[in-house]
Amino acid sequence: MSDNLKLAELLFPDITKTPDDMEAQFPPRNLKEGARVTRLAPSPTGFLHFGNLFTGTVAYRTAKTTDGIFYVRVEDTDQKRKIEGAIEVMLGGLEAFGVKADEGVVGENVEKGDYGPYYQSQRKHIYHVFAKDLVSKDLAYPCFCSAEELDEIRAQQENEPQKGYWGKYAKCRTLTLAEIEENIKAGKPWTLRLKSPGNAENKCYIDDMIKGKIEMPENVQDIVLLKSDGIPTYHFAHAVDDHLMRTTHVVRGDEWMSSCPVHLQLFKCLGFKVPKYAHVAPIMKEENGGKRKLSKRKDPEAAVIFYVETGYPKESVNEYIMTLMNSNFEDWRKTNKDASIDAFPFNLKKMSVSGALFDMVKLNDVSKNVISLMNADTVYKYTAEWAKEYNKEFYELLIKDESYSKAILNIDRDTPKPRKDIACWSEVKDYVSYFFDELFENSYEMPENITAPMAEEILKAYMKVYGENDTKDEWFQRMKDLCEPLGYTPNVKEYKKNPEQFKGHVGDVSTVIRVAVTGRRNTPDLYSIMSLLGKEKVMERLDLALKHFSA
RNA sequence: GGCCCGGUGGUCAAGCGGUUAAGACAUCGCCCUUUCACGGCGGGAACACGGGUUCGAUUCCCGUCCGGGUCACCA
Repeated sequence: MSDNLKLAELLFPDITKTPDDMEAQFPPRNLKEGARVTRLAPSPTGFLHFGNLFTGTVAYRTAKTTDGIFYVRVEDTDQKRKIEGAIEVMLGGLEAFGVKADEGVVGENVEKGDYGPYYQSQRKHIYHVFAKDLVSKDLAYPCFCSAEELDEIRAQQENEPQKGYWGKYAKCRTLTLAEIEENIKAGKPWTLRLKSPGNAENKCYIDDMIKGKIEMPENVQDIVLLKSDGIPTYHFAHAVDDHLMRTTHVVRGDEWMSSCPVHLQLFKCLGFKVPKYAHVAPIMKEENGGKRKLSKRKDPEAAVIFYVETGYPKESVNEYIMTLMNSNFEDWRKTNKDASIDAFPFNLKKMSVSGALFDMVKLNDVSKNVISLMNADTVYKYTAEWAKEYNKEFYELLIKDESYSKAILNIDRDTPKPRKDIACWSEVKDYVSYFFDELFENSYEMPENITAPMAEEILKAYMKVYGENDTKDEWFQRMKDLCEPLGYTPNVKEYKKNPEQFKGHVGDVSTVIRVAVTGRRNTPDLYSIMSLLGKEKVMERLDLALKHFSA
């Protein structure tokens, strides 16, 4: 038996399976031509970053547009980071915005699919099969260096452009079998390192789906494959998992770009076919003129839960993400107003190479459009669902009289040019507040050109003529009829021509009524509002206003 | 510092050798209008800089500057 084989047995005595067994156990998938298999591989930190959602959406769309498979694999190889309940939080956030796994981890400790387990912490034996194989092929070796020794090496390398564990710095690379046996017998902890066959003089090439063709020096680092607890590092797990799970397209953040040479080499050493890569740029945030990544600590919008709590519809967030993913999405949307987002021909190659600034204003605009297209029933349903969770008091008010609430939400909605003033459900309360006595407040703030006596005069006159069963035309006619006797003109154009001849125009008259009834200067159609409120409430508010202005 | 990547209006971005340098958001003006919103029309506003290559560069090459990423027994 060669030394390599002996070493492999020494290091992994319990491993009897071979890479071929693994290949047989996880055969290539039987999918139609061109179907892409993608994945999202979050660490279970319990915090779902907007970037995760973004990258996840890219992976998800990539699979969906090709009738492929999208799966979730949990990268829980760092035991220090593990947090209870994290999976539920992350999966929940993903699903809330339409990223649903076909396969893999689909719930806390719930897995689906034939390529599992999908928790990396449960795949130790699989990694060890390949680790053993690498050792037997003289492509990996145990390293007994302690953290202190590693620090020492780093200290020596101050003027060395190529840092790290490589070449002459890789002390354990040249250990003899006897020395290794001795160390193991002495119970020294070890990591397994790659015996990198690379040469920094050589180039390696990556053809990234998003970034394009890139050239980098070959990897020379003897990177750690297995940590001293036997759990793989990201690099090793990535190679083994994505190969065995038959991932065709690795979609991940572009912070991984620089480790591509390592990954390419690893795939080669393991005899795996290299998958396609798509490195997506991070979403940025503006900060005093500069850009930085959306920060978990500083930016509330970095957390996906923020959108749930604020009440952005799933559709809005999806649409916004789409505009960031493929800039032709908005054009497509314009001509396909009612089409499902699934019908959009998403294209990885149209992704932006550099990170886009997160734009809340744009999100709001997108969301207003989305919501404006919903009917009142839908808006009601979503608002109620949101309020039930995040604003109980408002929820009670909203459901007290469902048809009343729906009627409110239907004002100016069921028209060819619907209003666009709701961007998220948490805004609805304020939008409808004056319809509920419990929320109604009035500070009677009039435009500057309307004095209290003027308001008083208009209110008095209006109260005499208000008709509760008027049609809209009749209602407005009354408003106009009020004008002339009081020195206003019903004709806005006329007023503009000779402003000095009038106290104001019909707009001013209706503003007085509007403020009295709603407490606001700007509202949707006043007639609709007053009809919904009903005579009793209207008169009550007019009366209150009159008292205010005559005081 | 080494290695990568990027730099088109305030933002997202098309264009990739010859364009009046699209479009969207934001902003401003006008029109519509009982307010606001919607809608319509219009305005301001950009190829980081310096060298090449070329008849011609936003587009290609080099350099500078500026941003970003990465150099762990983290992912």
